[in-house]
Amino acid sequence: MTGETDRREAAEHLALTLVGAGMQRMGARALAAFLFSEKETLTAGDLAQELGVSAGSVSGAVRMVAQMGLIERIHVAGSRREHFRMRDNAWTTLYSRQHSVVDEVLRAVENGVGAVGPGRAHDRLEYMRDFYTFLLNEAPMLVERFERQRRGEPRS
Amino acid sequence: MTGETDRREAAEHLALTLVGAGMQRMGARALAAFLFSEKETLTAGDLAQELGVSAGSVSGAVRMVAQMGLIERIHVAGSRREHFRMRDNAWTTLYSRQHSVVDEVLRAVENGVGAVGPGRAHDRLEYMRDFYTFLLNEAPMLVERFERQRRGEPRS
DNA sequence: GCGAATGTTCAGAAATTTCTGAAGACAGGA
DNA sequence: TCCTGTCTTCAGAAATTTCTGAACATTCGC
Repeated sequence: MTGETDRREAAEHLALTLVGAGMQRMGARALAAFLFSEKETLTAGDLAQELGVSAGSVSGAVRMVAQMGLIERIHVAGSRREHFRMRDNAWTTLYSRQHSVVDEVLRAVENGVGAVGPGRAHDRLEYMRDFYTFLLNEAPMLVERFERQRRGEPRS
Repeated sequence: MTGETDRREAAEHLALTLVGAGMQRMGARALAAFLFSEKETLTAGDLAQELGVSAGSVSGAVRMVAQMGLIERIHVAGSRREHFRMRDNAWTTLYSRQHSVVDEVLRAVENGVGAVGPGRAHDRLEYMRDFYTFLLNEAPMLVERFERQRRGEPRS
C-alpha cells in the first residue's frame, strides 16, 4: 500500500489544486515534487526527470518557486550541479512581508486610497487597506505561536 | 485633483495586481469596480458599461466573485435587474473555512499525508498540514481582534 | 586557458484561458 | 397567457500562457 503510484498521484493532485489556487502550473508541479520527495535536495536534472519536462521548463519553474521563497539554491562545492531544497520556514515566509503577494496588493490599495476623494469608495478602500496591513503585521506573531505550540504542548 | 481618470487608473492597477496574485482577469476587474464605485450596489448592466465588456463576461465574472464570498446578490422587489454589492465582511470571510481556497489545498495535503509512508516527505507534508490547519483555526480570532481594534482603541 | 557538464534564454509551437455574441431561459407586468 | 427586459449558457474566435528545443552562457576541474 501507499506505493509509488499513489505518491505520484497525490503529488499531481496537490499541484493541480495549487494551480486552482492561482499558482502557475510548472511551479506548482515543481513544488509538489519537493514536498513529496524522500531526498533532502533535488537538482534540476532530478526535477526534469521526475516531472518529465525539458530543462528550460525546470529553469523557469525553479526560478519562480525560489522567488516565492519556498525553495533555495544550494551550491555544493565540488559539484557542477546546483541543488535546491525547500526552505525550513517555507510556509511561514510565505506570510511575511518580503515575499508576499499580499504586499503588492496592499500597495495597489494604498494607491487607490490616494486616488479617490471622500465617499464610499474611499471608505471601502481604507477598510481593505487596514485589514491587510493588520494581517501583515500579525503574521510574524502568528507564526511564532504556531512554532511554539508545535514543539511545546501538543494539546491546546 | 483625484479626478475620474485617476480613479479608473487606480482601479485597473489594482485589478492587474490581483491578476498577478492569481485571480482571474474579469473577476478582478469586477471586484475593483465594486471597490471603487461610489454606489452602494451595482447591476450587471452597470458593470458591463463600467468595464466595457459584454453581458456574458459580466455574468461569468460576477458568479466567480460571488462564489468567493466577496459580493452578494440582492433581489430588489419590483425590479427585474439583479443588484450586487460587496459583502460587509468580504475580506474576513475570505479567510474563513467555507469560501477558502486554502481549505482545498489543505485537503490535498491531507490526502498526500495518507499516500506516503514514513520518511522526509511524510514529515514535510505533516508540517504543512499542521501549519495550514493552525491558520484556518486562528483566522476567526484574528478577524475578531481586527474588528475590535478598529472600533475600540485606535492605537496599540 | 580549455573542455565538458550544467544552467539559462528565447523564438515559436501548442495548449489553455478568456471574451464575445447570439440563442435560450426566466421573471414580472399587462 | 404573451410580451419585454434581463440574465445565463455556450460554441467559437482571440488573446494569453506555457512548454519545448536549440543556441548560448557559465562554471568547475584540469
